[in-house]
Amino acid sequence: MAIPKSLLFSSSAMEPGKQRKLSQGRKKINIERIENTGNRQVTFSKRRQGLFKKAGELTTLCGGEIAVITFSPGDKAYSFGNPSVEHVVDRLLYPDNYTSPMQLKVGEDGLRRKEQQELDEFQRQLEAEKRRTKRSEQMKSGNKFWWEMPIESINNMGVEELEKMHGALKELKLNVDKKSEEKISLPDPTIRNIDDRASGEQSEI
Amino acid sequence: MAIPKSLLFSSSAMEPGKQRKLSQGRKKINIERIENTGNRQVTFSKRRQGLFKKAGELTTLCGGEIAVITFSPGDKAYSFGNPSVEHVVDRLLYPDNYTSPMQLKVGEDGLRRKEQQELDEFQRQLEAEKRRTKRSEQMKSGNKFWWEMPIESINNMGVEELEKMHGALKELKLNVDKKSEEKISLPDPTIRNIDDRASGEQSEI
DNA sequence: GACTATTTATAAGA
DNA sequence: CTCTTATAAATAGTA
Repeated sequence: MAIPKSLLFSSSAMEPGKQRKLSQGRKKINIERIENTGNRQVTFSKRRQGLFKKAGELTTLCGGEIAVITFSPGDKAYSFGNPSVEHVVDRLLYPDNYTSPMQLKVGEDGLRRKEQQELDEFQRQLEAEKRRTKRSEQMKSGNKFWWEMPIESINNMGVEELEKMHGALKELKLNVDKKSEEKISLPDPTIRNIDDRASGEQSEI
Repeated sequence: MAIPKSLLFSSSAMEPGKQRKLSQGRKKINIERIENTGNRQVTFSKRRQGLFKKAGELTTLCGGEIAVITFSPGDKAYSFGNPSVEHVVDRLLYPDNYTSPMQLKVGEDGLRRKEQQELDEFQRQLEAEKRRTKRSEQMKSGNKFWWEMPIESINNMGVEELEKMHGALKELKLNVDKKSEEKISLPDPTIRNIDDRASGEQSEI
């Protein structure tokens, strides 16, 4: 694999007097945590760039879609996506949206398809993840929006309030779908077309 | 960069009689779509493996977290994650869960922080994505669960039904959080700890 | 899956 | 960050 050192001295045939060997070149490193902080961050930057480049090459060469999401050692988010991170994550979360309707029928035995079960499993994990890391309760001071109200308070709402809530929900296009999962969209769900940029860096290291 | 060919004949010092140069070795390729289908799939496999390996090395060397999600030219999903795809996607979707509460205060001017706005933007895009690819309406035959009901029908529910819905919501721990976004969990949200496997291949090409 | 010549990525240093 | 250099690692084409 490595070229024997004895063969590499051809460079010594360069003009004499010039200092050669300005660096020792790349050294082999073991794949284990880099303890030096500066070095670790430099390596993260370089390798993240390389990784994103490879990800882009993969889709250019082969088609398909890809999303790479990473949090640096300094906890900053970086992402790369083709056609976009949103698209790929959406496809992972809601595969039915990207599956032929013909394939979606529930079997006569009432059992759901394997893919559906896998989706459920993924979402269960996301739920578990969220529950495990929840710090939601103690974080916010006052409720500013109706969707921040605890469920209990819905019970106390009058018909008029419920009407308003209904209207808001409708406006927000809330519609829990067949996948047992849905999100509540934002108050001003400005639709923005996903542009064709392939990568978005969200911050520095 | 390349070692001059003249230096590489050391291998010819091997046992004579053995045929050398069994292949011409790697050729340079342009980064453009590979038209040959078989070749394209082989390249996808090789490069996906390489990419996942690099992703793993990045976290091992530098710490941090990563998720790589890709759909092959044959539309099969592959993913790699450390500590897990779910964790990283969750963190992207709900950064507040991973942010120190101290940092979460809304400024006195009422403006939300940059990070919050970026989150909103990401979720808007996810929403747009979902709307754009919606095939939900025509896909399902009969509504089997209450959460599949159109919003309109909530208006027609009696108090008793609303009570039931409330209880169900509560049981499901539905609690729209301060990020203007939430999910409705599954009927049987079995909590499964995320194991320490770093990659999961979900299917073949 | 394996091989190997070659290209590409990158660790260290300036 | 950027640039260079020497070297390690990935991989295109092949059998």
